[in-house]
Amino acid sequence: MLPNSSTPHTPQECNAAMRPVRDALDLLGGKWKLPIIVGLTSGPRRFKQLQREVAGITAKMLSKELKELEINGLIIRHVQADAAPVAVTYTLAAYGRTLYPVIESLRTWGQQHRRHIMHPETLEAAAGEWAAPEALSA
Amino acid sequence: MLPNSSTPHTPQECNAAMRPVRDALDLLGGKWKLPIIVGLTSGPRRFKQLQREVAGITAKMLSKELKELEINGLIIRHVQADAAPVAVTYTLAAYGRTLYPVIESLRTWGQQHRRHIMHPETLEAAAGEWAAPEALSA
DNA sequence: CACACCGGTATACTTCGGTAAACCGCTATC
DNA sequence: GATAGCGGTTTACCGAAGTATACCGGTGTG
Repeated sequence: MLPNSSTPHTPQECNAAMRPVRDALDLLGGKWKLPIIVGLTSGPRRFKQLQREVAGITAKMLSKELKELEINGLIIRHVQADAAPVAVTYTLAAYGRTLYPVIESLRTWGQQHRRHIMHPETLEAAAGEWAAPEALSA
Repeated sequence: MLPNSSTPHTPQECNAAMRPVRDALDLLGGKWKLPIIVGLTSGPRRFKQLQREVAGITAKMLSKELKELEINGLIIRHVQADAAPVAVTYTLAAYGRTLYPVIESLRTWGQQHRRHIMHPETLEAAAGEWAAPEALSA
């Protein structure tokens, strides 16, 4: 349940409650952030390796997204300058793994939504739950 | 924990696992979807009423977002054609309320992320968790 | 020598999300 | 008669997000 869902909200209160949600969405939003994170769940990856794994991402996007993820502490960039062709590896940080419950939550809902779209008969039981519209404070 | 996080992934498997996540993100992404849903948690609202409450949204965006939310069964649009100036009310569907855990999950992580940004000292303990990069399959 | 892999960057382009402002018919109010 | 509210639509525009393609210096492979 959402906190205070039964108490009156001011727009200000609503926005304050929304801010962390928007923070999270800004970090995770876009087409590629989550696929990259998931790609790193099974261990460190190198740039091209990751690009092959994420399937469809361009080098430019991968580079940009990795920078942002690193800035936010979700992944770690490790450079081996000694090796012959300088090797770069990206690792999911422990902090990045704190996202698992969030991803899991999104995934569960998304799966159930697919089922819901396929079988819309369960769409009933959604009307008449609130006071009749006439009772609205105009 | 993410399912199969220890078993090898093919890119195809990864994409299949990501699809529901992207579905959810497509529905919830953007600047306004969540604020609108939250605005409807405390009861039905009329168009202008909602526009005032969401704070900053233009009529066009509100109209567009409401359409999408309705198509996805998250909200219900109710028209009273009989009333003098045709009254329209939007109600959060029962299905829309199934999003609460997801929102809550995002909110919790977002809050903790704010704290994490403020006090980055906890950033340690993130390196050296995987095999040394040399162990990578090139 | 030519070629491919590495880790990206540069440039140019298109598409999308969102903004700003005007406008519509209708009604109620002063 | 003017003004304001309702529930939007229309048009025009902007910047961010994302795509496509070429290119860079380095190395190792045939």
